[in-house]
Amino acid sequence: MSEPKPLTRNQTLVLDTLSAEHAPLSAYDILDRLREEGLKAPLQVYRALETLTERGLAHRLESLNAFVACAGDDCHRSGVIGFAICEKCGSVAEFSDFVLRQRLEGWADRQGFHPHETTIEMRGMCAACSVAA
Amino acid sequence: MSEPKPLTRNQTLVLDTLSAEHAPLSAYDILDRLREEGLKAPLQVYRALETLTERGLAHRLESLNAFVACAGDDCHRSGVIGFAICEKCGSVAEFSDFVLRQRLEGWADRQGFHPHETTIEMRGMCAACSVAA
DNA sequence: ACTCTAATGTTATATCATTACGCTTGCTTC
DNA sequence: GAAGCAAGCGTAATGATATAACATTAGAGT
Repeated sequence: MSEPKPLTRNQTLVLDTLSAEHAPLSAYDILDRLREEGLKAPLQVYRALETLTERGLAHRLESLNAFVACAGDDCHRSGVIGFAICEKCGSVAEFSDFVLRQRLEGWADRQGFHPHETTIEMRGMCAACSVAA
Repeated sequence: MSEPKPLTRNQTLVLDTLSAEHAPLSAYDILDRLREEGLKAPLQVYRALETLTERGLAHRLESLNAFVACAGDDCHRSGVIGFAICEKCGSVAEFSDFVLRQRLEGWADRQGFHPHETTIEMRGMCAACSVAA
């Protein structure tokens, strides 16, 4: 274990943008917010996102084609993460459940399937929005 | 309960195309295969896919932005379906697990979250490809 | 200094999905 | 049967998401 590598300028800009938002952002949303910082092309954002997601500092929401900052400090440790995405307010809750993970791995083992990346996303209505409705 | 509504021509074409393939197809892949049948625009495919997925005859793989025909006859009955997608050969296995479902619903209940649509996708290497490697 | 790796900047392009609009078809309700 | 309605269809245009290709730069290690 050595020092964690510091983030580069673009990576920091992108992560800060995600952290400041309470909802998922698409790569293009992020780009728009960072034009005044000098970013010009989608690729600059996608590249930063790639690094951030690899390091567990951000997550990609497959069903939204969008990204969020990691909610906990230790996402890189927990193997499988689930997301509950509110379709009304856009809030995203992150969860990690051992039984869930075990169950998926159990199935995979029995099938001889070797999972590399797992996506669990529930879309629906969060508690606050359910009350409001 | 009345007779199940018959599929329209476009819906049938799209479903047949998906069924004939052993891997996920994007909407544009499908369109390409159906040009000689007279389909010309993406929307014709997307509209058919919308109906097919609503009726549980096809599934959308969020992490691939692609579609597959439903593997079982009863997908519309099982609430939550998981997919294991081989990144090497493209094969897709469908599974449905009661404990998994229970676990997700349990979490949702405790949070007051009302799930509407749930996505579970594992990407990795299938048994056959693992052996070959 | 040399080399290796990661990240960068830029342009162009590929891929995925929807909006808008008007027409046709098959009900069903009077 | 005419009026109204909902679902589906056809077409063109556009919007949104993502990557390819290529040249360059910055830093770490030797």
